Amino acid sequence: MRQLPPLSEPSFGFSNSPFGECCIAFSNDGICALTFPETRESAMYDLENRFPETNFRQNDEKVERLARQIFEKGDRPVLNPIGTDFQQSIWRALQRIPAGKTTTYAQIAEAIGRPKAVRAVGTAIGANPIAFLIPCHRVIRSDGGLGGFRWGLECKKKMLEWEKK
DNA sequence: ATAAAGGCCACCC
DNA sequence: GGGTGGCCTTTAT
Repeated sequence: MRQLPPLSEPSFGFSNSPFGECCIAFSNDGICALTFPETRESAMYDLENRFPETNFRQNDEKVERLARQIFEKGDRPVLNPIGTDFQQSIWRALQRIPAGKTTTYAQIAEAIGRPKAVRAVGTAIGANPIAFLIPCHRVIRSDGGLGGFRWGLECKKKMLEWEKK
């Protein structure tokens, strides 16, 4: 994965959220990861994997503050998702889905002008580094099925329920 | 370079 | 309901 400019002042931490404990990683350039891992170890392994060379300092206090802004106040902090052009275009498209609505993998493929790339769209959505804020949970299958979710289908369901009001 | 693996879809049975 | 073939990107050989 591409990560040319090194992150400045990289930090990470944990906090509760309406969907279980979350891990947020950020730098002066914005949030680069938001996950809902099974365990803290797996979250840190993920970070290590996505950002080798990067030394995140733990700062739970700041992350808890961030989480309150995101999940209670509904703020939208600056995002810094790192990925290929294809992935970026998809992640941008995801951010145009209004809360409380859903769309399908096929419609996203259509929206970015690559109607045949549905399969690849699914994989790119699965690679979304910033769950919830880049609302990949709002994408379901054309046949009405829920589709997949990196952090567990229960979590996806909860998010959709939560946004329904 | 190439293979294998995906959060899919349309189409068949 | 379940299985198949096609489609396209990424990652790991």
